[in-house]
Amino acid sequence: MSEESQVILQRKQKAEELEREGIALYPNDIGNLEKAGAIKRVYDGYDQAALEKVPHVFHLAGRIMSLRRFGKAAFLHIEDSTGRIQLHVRRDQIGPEAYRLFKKYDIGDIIEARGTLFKTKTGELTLSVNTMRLVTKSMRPLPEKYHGIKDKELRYRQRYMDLLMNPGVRDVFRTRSKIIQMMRQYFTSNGFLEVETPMMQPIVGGATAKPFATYHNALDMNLFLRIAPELYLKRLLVGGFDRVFELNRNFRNEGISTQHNPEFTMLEFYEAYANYEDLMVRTEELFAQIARDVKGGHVFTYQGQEVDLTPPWRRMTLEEALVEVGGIGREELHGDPASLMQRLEDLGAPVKGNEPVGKYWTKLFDLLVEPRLIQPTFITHYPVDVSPLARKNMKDPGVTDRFELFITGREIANAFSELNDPRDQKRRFEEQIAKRGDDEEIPPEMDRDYVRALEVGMPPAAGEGIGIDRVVMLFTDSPSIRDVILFPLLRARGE
RNA sequence: GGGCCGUUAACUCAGCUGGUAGAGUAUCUGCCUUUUAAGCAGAGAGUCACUGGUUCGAAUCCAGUACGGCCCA
Repeated sequence: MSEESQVILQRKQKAEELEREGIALYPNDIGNLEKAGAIKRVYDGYDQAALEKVPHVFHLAGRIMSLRRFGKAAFLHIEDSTGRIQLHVRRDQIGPEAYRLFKKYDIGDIIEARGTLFKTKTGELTLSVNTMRLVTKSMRPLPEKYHGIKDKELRYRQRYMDLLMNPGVRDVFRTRSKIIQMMRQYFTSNGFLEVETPMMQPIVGGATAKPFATYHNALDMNLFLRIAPELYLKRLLVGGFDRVFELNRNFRNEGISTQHNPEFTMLEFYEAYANYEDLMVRTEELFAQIARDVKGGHVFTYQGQEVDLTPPWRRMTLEEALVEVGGIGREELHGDPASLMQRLEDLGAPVKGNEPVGKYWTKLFDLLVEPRLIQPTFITHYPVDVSPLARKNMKDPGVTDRFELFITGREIANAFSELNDPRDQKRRFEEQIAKRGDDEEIPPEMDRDYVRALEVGMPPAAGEGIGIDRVVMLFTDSPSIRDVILFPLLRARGE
């Protein structure tokens, strides 16, 4: 008849019993605490005799993660943000009244304890408790202590449980934070200015993807959540900032997979008077540094595969990759597009006839080459018709000065020397608009102000976007993007 | 959007060809002052995801729906 389980009801009753006795269930006057991790670091090496000479009374707080009661005594482990430590509670030491209250404590409660250190028979550093107090009463039981919480849906929907129960999950997010910090450090120390540009944009631009639409009441204005910050960042180059970067969320209204979350984190950086080859060097430097700090070296494994990030990395043109890795003949690539269309059809990825040949190349690349690029590889010389914001190559105007970076069979970064000729840019926008697919709900629109900015004059520059979630996956050996995003998007669940 | 798989106690999972629900952990009671997946004895705990169908009888078979996972687009 109740929606709540017996266990939860029992816990709420216990809490009320404690409250009736005048015990605060949620006090907040704890004071300075020592941390389990630090205590263990210092005293783990001490033997019993040495610990007896330490007169200090330690003050700790943490969540009860395990509890073994023995009538008039008990062992429990509490966990704080730095680790677990064992507590020994004895009735003859804390007194019968305190012990009676202690019997109402449950696994999951947060408690405060003071006491001295000793070593158990098995050699575990343990706090012998003098006094203890309830700090936060837990009304819900923790999941099974040995298996933790395995159900992926529960793990993502109740991430707090996942973080609490599953070893390693907190480390993934600590590593994520560290990687982001290192990236900020790398760019700021190289003279890049961190900026914030609009996430709500009146015109969709900077990438090809479906946007989320929203609306501003007071201005009676349609807005889109950005799919990329690119066009705003390049306006800043026009404005005189030579080196800028932005590290923040993008939003794409598309499918969800182990590689895609509708909101994801992207680093974009732009550097005036540099070209895409300079950015390859930066990218190698940055990743090698992260690998050293996070992995202890350039060589490590991702999902069982060995990855070696020692610079310099392999470079291939898109054409070379299609020929050498994809096994497509050079003549076929440059011959009748019908043959490439047929190949795509055979691969189960049919294309519409109105698409440019460059699109066939990149689609074939995605299917035949990308999954095989395990070691870091820069693919360069992308066709102009799939690179609307990139500068044309001076020698071969059919391709752009652009690269994409692949590691473990996945696209990690995309970069190019920026197109800064306003006439060329305007033409490319016009072509994009003319060639738009009829199925697109939000038709591309000319960003006239961006063209105007280029007319003012943008210095020659190069820019790059790095998918942070995928970088974190790589360095934390995570198979799914949901493992590196704290609260991945899931369907709403009726309760 | 398509294919395959999953959903059983708070958690981790059994439950075969249809016969009316099980274990471990957690919880409760008793014993227990060096345990650590503590131990021993006992107890309680379920809308078998949901809706419909087949059947004398459905956790089990069928269909649909919801949510999730993996793969593909």
